[in-house]
Amino acid sequence: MTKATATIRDVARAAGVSVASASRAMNGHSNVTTKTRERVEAAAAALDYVPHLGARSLTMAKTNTIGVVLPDLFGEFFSEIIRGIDRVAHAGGLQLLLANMHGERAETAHAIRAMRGRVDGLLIMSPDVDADFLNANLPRGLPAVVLNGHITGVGHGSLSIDNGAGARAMVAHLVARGHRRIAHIAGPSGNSDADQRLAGFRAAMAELVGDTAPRVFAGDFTEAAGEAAGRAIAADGGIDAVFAANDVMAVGCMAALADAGVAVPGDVAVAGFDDVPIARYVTPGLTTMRVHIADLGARAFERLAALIAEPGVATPPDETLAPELVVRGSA
Amino acid sequence: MTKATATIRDVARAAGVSVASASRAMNGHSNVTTKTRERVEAAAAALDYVPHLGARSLTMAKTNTIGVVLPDLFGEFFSEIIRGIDRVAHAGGLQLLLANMHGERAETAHAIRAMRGRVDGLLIMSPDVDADFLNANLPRGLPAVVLNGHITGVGHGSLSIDNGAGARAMVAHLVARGHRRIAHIAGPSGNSDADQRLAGFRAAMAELVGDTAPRVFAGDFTEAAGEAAGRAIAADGGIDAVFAANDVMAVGCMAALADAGVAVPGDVAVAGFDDVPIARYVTPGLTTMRVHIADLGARAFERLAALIAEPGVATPPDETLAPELVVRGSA
DNA sequence: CTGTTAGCGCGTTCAA
DNA sequence: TTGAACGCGCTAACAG
Repeated sequence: MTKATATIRDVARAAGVSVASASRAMNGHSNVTTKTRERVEAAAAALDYVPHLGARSLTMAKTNTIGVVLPDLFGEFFSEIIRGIDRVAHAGGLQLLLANMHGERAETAHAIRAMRGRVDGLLIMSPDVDADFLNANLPRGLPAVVLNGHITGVGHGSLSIDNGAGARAMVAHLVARGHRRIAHIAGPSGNSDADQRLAGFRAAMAELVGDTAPRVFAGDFTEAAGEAAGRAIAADGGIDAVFAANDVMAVGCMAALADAGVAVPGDVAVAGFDDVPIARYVTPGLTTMRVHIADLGARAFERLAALIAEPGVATPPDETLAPELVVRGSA
Repeated sequence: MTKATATIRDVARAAGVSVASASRAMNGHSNVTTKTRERVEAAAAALDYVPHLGARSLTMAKTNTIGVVLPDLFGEFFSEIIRGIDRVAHAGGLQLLLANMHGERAETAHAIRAMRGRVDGLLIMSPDVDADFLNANLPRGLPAVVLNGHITGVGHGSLSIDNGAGARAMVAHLVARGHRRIAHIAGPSGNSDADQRLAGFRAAMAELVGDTAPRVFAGDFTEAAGEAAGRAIAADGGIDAVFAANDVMAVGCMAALADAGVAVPGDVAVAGFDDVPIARYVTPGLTTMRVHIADLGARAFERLAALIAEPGVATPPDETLAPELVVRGSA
């Protein structure tokens, strides 16, 4: 029979002091005799004592954990944003409780509620989340920061990528290179990044090229979608540049173009969005809009930490991160 | 002043029943009058009650959460393994508490101890972890499954990729294609996957080619490392095939080769390991050993769940997942 | 079927 | 400086 982990009471008993003294000694309070502290520490070491953080959280009404609710992201975007959040959280000694969503609205609501009592705040990225949804499902008083969404109210904040400006900058770049017959490969409808990039593309095409009905291929942010669009573009022949809503689709598109014997950027220029690490290693290097994904996560965490530290503060204005044009060989 | 979230006592009071009845009603116990249940549910809805899971965990001595300790992984390997774990955990209604390590041994120990009282079991992937380390730092009685490590003892299990067989299969493939002057780009020393792939490569080269001192480039699993090796290989001129310890380095290497005007696979064949999603979209498609990363995570979770459900069971033998050769255009 | 009591493991008043 | 008592929010055992 394996002996269960010792509790603070076992430590106190072994040290011959009260649990209160044991607690004080182990938490480094000053009002403890050196002798008492030593006895407690010796007892703790002997018993291999490990504090029960769940219990501690209950008494202190603080969990030192933040909940992260993300959609079912694929590939490097997911790992990069987690890395960014973790980098800052780790420095502050906070843990991350993760919830991956698979798109169901009710499921997201459930996940948010299920975090009550386990986290000090929430970082949420989900197309389902708007102000009403949050008010209906967020446990009262729990701070939350929404990524790529707009939210107001005390204890809430939001942060997003300036997708419109990014799309416009990319179209301007393609136009400057002499392209006019520019198509777009869209991301999944309903995803706010995807929708904003598409809208930005259309607006820029209308303004800079005078094309009010540019060609748009449906996509879902996966390589396969990019590949399908690439095949269609190769067959079409009338398009001289493609702007994909993310890098992953741009890469899939380039692969299909290469298969079809279409030269990039000679016959068709290809551009993406995000600047995932792989973008610079494909051949030719992918021209894209750089989003500092990890920084987005880190910055969101910082906003949340501020909300937790200073509850009841009024919502600061939305923060927007501007993406940056990175020109490589593909466009 | 924002009103804090209601507790079960508030619900009980509003419904005019005891907390015990409220608890029973909300948890769907059978011994409750329909009328009582309705009153409780109405009160809960009116007060917007959300249960405090931290408190519930304390009483039930069950957290419905598992801790995931991972090294500082980059790119798709990280997201894939989390996806695999989450897929199964989510189905079982479990949450994931994440800890990213940055390589310090003491830090890993701290992270493991910090999970006490917050999780029902641990999934650990770290080069620092061996049997002694785990015995010294794992809270007594906490089940744990180690990925890519070997562990024994009651309540522990391990799971790993058969890197040796994978490396051998790849060398055999390259040899069958007529290559003899084969180099390896190694992963970070100390990483068990990297070390095993390197050892497997050396053993296979000795056996199949009779080369007991094949060329090995140091690397760290990043694109940059692959790129550096690729430049060296282009300059060298005496190598006709490269086997990189992971796909990311293989892609970096291909980019450098292309820059230097070296044809792939004409002048130098390139192969990787992992089969990350991007592998099939680079040009030419990357020949690699497919590791079902998400399945590895999912399977590890299942092992852990079994350990949690049936504590005190003897350690089953290590499980090993065999990678599979995927031939594309690069080798 | 329901209410009362006890306790999960811990930090923290409040006296002594 | 120390210890006893209380409470965090919840569920389980035990009477009624």
